[in-house]
Amino acid sequence: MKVKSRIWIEVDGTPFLGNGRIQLLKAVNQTHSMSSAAKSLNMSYKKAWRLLNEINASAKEPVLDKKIGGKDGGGTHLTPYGEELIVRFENLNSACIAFLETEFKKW
Amino acid sequence: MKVKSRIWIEVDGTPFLGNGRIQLLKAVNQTHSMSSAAKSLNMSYKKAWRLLNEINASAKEPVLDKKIGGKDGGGTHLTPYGEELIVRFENLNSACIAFLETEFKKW
DNA sequence: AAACGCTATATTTGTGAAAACATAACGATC
DNA sequence: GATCGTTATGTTTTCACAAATATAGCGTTT
Repeated sequence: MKVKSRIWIEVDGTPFLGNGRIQLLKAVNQTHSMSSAAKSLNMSYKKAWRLLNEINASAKEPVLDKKIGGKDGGGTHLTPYGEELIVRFENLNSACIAFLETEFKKW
Repeated sequence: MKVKSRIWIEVDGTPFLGNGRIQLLKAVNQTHSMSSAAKSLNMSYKKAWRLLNEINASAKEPVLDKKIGGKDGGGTHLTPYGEELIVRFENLNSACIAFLETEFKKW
């Protein structure tokens, strides 16, 4: 018997960050490309593009630094704010899991 | 910007209790009938039946007291253990929400 | 100006879970 | 033994959402 949880953050009632989106941001951070990030997660480029767009639209500061065209066709980097979001989310999630496991022992 | 969460409990890796199942148990507790409970939640009887069966299969003690046939065709009641599960789950969930909201202020 | 790899987006196609439908079984009551 | 409302399941149909497909646009480099 185990307690499980999932957390996410909403902005104006629409999804902003959840586990899947965080994984995607991390992949972008490693590959410096939306398309490569999608591929590394076995996700369609279209889905990754949609998710990243939604994140960017909800964020108060830019999360992504995109370049279209150019030497290698372009590429995408995370802004410092974007990297910060990853850390914050993962910390909050870890804290939640730890809390729940402690509480669950009282069952 | 708001943090949201969902918790559930698994037994041997399969879902045991989540928010939907708790709502269903509460409805059974009020209506004393699986079919009435399903109807009150706008859920098909078949789905309610499946969920309740899964709960019963995973639980270590009986959760439901079913009667087939008889005067009014039968009916279903929660055992004291079943009622206890509702309270425990809702307490855990409330505690989780409170914890997350406190933590989220540190963002 | 051609090429390249990326972002950008519309359109079509697949798919798996949920809902709808149908029917059987049960047993106290009358 | 006929009836009734419930539990118990199999079968079929729908449908929302994901995936696949297609294509355009971009700008630096050569």
